[in-house]
Amino acid sequence: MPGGSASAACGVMAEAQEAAVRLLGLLQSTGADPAKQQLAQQIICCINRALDKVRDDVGAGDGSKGKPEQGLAAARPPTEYRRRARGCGEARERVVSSTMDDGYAWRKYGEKSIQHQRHPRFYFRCGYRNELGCRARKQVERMEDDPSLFHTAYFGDHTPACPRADAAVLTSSHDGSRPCLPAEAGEELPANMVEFAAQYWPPKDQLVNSSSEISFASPGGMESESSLEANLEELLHLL
DNA sequence: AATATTTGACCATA
DNA sequence: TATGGTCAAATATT
Repeated sequence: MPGGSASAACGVMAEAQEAAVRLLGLLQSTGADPAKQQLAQQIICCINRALDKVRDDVGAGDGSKGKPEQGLAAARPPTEYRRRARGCGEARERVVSSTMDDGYAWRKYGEKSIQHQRHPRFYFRCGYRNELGCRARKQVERMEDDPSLFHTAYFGDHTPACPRADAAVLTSSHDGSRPCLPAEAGEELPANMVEFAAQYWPPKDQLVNSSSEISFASPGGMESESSLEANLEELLHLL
């Protein structure tokens, strides 16, 4: 059955993707030739596309979930839904802030009114999901007691290559459409970025919270996602 | 024109 | 079945 080998391929490709992302991060942090950075980005992009294809095949492997189609006009094309499970992980970090803007380029993909809550919840994903395969998402809602404050829950990590939106003011991209990476890492990064960068560059930093924000780690365990990371690290040690 | 947001439908989970 | 997370067509914005 091709399904097994396909999912194995998924794992390998995910590894390749992480490695490529690391490479891009390194190239950027050392201020390497933009052409090289672009090349790394292209590699990431290709791996992502391949990953999507393979995941499609895995998902559609056995036509198990065939929805009972009916003659009604195409209310929706026969898209393969590979939506994530509801409990796809506790929020990695929760932040209360007076602004919804955390500097990253987010793209809103949904809004939902929540039971017993006056204000709707907004759903965002990283604006670089397609380009960099970044899986970071966040949910933002106004706080009940003080609607001028926003409660933001973060899911998944940004890629080291994910630029901050406000960095675009300093370094505009050549193709104009998108902001690009801040030239140096001198300025403060959001806490989640610091955490993530620490995974990639061994010297582990202490968590630094910005002044006006209250942040607290989620109570649940967060060790589940790190297995791939561990594999990669192990691999690097062997080389 | 391309690109981002709005919005109701769709779907998985409890 | 109710709830909430995501998709994607329609719409707005650039």
